[in-house]
Amino acid sequence: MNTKPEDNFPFICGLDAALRVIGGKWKPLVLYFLRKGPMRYGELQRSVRGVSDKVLIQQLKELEAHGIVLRTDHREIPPRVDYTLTPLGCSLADALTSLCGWGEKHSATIAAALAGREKEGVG
Amino acid sequence: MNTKPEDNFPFICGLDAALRVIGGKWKPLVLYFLRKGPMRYGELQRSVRGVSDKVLIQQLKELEAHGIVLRTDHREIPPRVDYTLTPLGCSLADALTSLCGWGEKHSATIAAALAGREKEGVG
DNA sequence: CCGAATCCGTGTCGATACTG
DNA sequence: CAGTATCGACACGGATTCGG
Repeated sequence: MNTKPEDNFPFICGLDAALRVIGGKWKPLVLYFLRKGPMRYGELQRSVRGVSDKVLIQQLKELEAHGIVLRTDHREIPPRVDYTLTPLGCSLADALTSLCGWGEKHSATIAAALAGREKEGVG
Repeated sequence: MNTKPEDNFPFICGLDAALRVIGGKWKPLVLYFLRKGPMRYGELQRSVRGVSDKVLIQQLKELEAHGIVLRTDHREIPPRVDYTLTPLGCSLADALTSLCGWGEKHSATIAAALAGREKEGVG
């Protein structure tokens, strides 16, 4: 078994390592919304529009197992579960902000490209 | 209706928009390696270890259709194809650097978490 | 919040056109 | 036969939909 950090680096690069954590289809969005503060499960599902409850829970569990989010079950009726970013998850969400800014800045271009790239002179 | 940004924003947020472009499993890695300069297809496939030729070509085509990379077929024998980042792709690759840095910084923690999180005192 | 059926993205293998 | 870039059929795993 490998115990040394050098041996525990089966990644191509830092980006590859990060992708192992946010590799899920919706994980980056979860990080993004959780960045503003703790959220209940339902709140999260409504925010990340398009995700199914099954997958959201699944990816939430993975993020929890990877030490990115913290799940708090208040054991109440009706069920009340909060999800919060750990310090590690917070730093990860912070690393996503530049990507978020890029998406905002080029949203029109991206939308045009996704639509079929018929014309790019939208500005 | 001249395609105002508000109309061309079918995204939840900027991060959502960015994910439409780098949504593929290997696209971020492609951006990362292409960031250093033009690369031939074979070079790219050897760099992004783990990706199959079929999927790499597929995602390369999508990136090209989205205006992120530029495909240059030299029409030579043997086949010679170069892939380069467009200015847009270059800015996208730049937005990924913070994520890359995060992965490098926490690579040991990530590796431990992926291994099952048995212990985190690897340092 | 979990399970079964289904669809889509991805991985594996094989095939193609042409040169050395 | 070996190498380069690309595509096709098939199978697996992840993601969505529906049902409990």
